[in-house]
Amino acid sequence: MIDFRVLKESPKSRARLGILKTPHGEIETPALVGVATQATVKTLTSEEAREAKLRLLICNTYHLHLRPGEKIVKANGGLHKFMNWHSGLMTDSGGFQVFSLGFGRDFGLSKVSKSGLKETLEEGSQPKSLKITDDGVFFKSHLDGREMFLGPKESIKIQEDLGADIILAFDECPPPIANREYVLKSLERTHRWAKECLRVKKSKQALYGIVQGSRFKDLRKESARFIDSLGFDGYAIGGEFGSDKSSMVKMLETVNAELDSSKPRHLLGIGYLEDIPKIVKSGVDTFDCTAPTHYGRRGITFVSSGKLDLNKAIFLKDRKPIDRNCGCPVCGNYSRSYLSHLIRAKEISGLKLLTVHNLFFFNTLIENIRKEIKKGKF
RNA sequence: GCUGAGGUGGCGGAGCGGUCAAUCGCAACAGACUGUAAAUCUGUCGCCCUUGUGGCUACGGGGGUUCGAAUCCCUCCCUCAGCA
Repeated sequence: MIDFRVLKESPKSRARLGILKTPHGEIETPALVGVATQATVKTLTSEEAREAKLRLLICNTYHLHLRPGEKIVKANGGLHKFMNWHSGLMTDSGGFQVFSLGFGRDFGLSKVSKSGLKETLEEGSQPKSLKITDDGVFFKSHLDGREMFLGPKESIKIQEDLGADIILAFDECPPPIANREYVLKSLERTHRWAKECLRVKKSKQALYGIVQGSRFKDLRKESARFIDSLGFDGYAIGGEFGSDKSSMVKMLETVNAELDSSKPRHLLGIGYLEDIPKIVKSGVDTFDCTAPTHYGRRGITFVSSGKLDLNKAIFLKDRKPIDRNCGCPVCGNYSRSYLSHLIRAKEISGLKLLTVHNLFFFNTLIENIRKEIKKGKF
């Protein structure tokens, strides 16, 4: 089980400072959750993930079920032992893959709305390589094409075998091009599945319910109320919120206002550097995002003034650290010049070094936000 | 000096009479990436402009054959390999 304490609520916003106690240590919130889909933060060892100030990771049910399979993980004593990660762990339910391997793949979409997208996807539409039913989803494995069924029961069972501290209800992440009817139907399913997840869970793991509703305020509100009424240990907020950032923040405030303030709230898959202050101010406690790791592997690194693309030849002549004010081991020891060389030469150590810096940089920003909340200034 | 093989855009390398400003790869440049099918993907990449079924200059140099040449012929220059 987990225990969540709100230590301080901001007088200036909905931001809150908290402590999330898990059987594997305490996490100060607000916190970034490191994405470790395949039981690793890509390019890092678990020790390095800790050095990058991560205290909570999220692994993935769909991916780990296909490879290596939850039985292997269980035989290794569960995910914590398997990956030698002795801090907090969550597992995502596979609900995101309903989108990313379904309509996301079909239309080349990201889950976040882009302006200009049309709501063309109607209720009843099915993606090419999976089939969404009222009981769950038939996937075609992206690895070998074999059929695999994941529903609330299956997802929870797998997540129990994986053994993370926090597990998530199985949901459907609706695509940003879905029309209102599609979202409505999808939401009904997600809600039904939420109840089913609670019903079938036998373990003592904390289970978060997932709020959906896409960019429709009334549906988001309804979803938050419904999920709140079921008695989950915490909440996750999924899907997208409309094409501009201000609508995202308003939506998050709307949702958070409906949720039990004594329970933790996790925002799924959102967390660009510039988003972080806003989402914290909306009352989110934890959030995960692939940006720091993903961008790092592309040679893009974060600094106070924005981003640097170390693929660009200009950085070969730049002997400064990535960020002068960063206290990470990479900035302490390596120049932009060297890192740019590694990235351009496609040396794998470059990917690791940028991943470490990016995560450390994000986490330092959040650490500072926590200090500000503590001082009542945020 | 002889014999053989070659000289194509920043580089490597296709093309071997029209559909060629020239396949492709690399490099370069630009863009994308938010619960990770991702050490990935997309675009530009001779010069000019009013950006177009637009103009110009181009496949080592020069000359020729042809309606038409990167592609055929002559000649010169250069590179590589082998032999003197």
